[in-house]
Amino acid sequence: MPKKEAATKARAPSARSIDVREAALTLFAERGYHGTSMKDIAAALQLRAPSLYNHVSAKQEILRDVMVDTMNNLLKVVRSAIAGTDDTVLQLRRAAEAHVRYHARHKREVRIGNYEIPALEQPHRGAVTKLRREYSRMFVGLIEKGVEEGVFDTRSPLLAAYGILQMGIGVSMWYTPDGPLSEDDIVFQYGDMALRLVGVTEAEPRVGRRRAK
Amino acid sequence: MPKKEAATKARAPSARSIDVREAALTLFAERGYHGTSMKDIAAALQLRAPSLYNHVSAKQEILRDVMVDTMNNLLKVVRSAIAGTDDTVLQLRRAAEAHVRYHARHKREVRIGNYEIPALEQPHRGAVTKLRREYSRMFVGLIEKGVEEGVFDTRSPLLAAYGILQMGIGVSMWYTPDGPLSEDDIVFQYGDMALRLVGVTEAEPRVGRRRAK
DNA sequence: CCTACCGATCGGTAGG
DNA sequence: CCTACCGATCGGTAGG
Repeated sequence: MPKKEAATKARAPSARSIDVREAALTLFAERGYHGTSMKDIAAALQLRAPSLYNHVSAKQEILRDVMVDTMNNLLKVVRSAIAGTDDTVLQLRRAAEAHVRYHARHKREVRIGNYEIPALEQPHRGAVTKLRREYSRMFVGLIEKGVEEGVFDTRSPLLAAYGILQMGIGVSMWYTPDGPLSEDDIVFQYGDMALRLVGVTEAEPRVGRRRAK
Repeated sequence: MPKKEAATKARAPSARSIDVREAALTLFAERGYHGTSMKDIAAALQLRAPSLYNHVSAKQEILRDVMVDTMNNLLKVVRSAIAGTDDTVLQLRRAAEAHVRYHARHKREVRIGNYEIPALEQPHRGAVTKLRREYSRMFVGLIEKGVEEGVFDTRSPLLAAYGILQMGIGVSMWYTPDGPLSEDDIVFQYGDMALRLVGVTEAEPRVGRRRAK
């Protein structure tokens, strides 16, 4: 046990602990939380199940950390995307792009985040659900703003927001880096589709260099 | 055991068997297949777990039947929607409407269908996966046809199809009959959004009476 | 439809 | 990091 770091209360991501969480991430995403046993996780690391408890305190703790961290990260990247401009059309494009890019890059995490809510015990399930509401509210609010400004046209900002979010979630189900479509292709085209959903009629000037990594 | 019906090989949906499957449907949708025990299903019917085996042969069999039937039903309703007209724009609208309506009406079934693929054992998992590919191919093919005809405009029929399908799946996650939006509202607006995704610029004449039940 | 029971597996602990 | 082991629960069967 390294003495260097202050004992930040079970907050030493001890490299080996990261391995365990990494293996769990893959298995939870593939087979589901209840479909994965601690023995499965251990086997992936060529260990016996009891050894895992040197690095994590419980199976449920792994799930909780993944879900809470993932929602916080999503909120962060989308908030920062929106903060980057004050043009509402561009804000929605960038928010949608950030959303879908995160779902392409962190497939396992978001799959768990979307599928395993019932497997997350209280009180954390409530906390995560609250973060999720906050997240979708950002998109709804953005679209409502665009409608008020007259740059968006949609009967229901709520349905449009849900549509945009759900499309992005779908990417986590089929995207693979070796597929025919690159991450940037997908991200950009989903940005287009998001704008189409709210009635932005293309032909908008391609503002900024949005090809970035 | 009723003697009336020919022994159609485990095909007597004996009323009580329907109850069991109904209870399982609700629980699998809420907690997931692995998160639901036979004891849970029995308790919902005020029975003991072993009694269930008079009506179903195994837990896995319930899952298999739900998933196979659901995919076949989806294929059927969308095929029939497409067969109803030969105008490609209208075909896509009606296919999208049928898709989303099914997802609103059969929330539990489609949630299981989308979430529990890994819990379905072979060979049925392969069969269901094949049906799913067939299903999405219908949408992709429809959009490709529209692009060739010049009535749709999209860079990637595949992404557009995935977007449309995924939006509809999302409905099964939040729709409730007592919500502010009626099933018909949602269905019609998703039809609009589907057409927007493929670049149909509104203002299309409202062909046929699409308010039907 | 039940009770009684099966072997297997679960998450987790003890103790080194 | 391991072996040995815990009580609880799993899906399912026997037998009535």
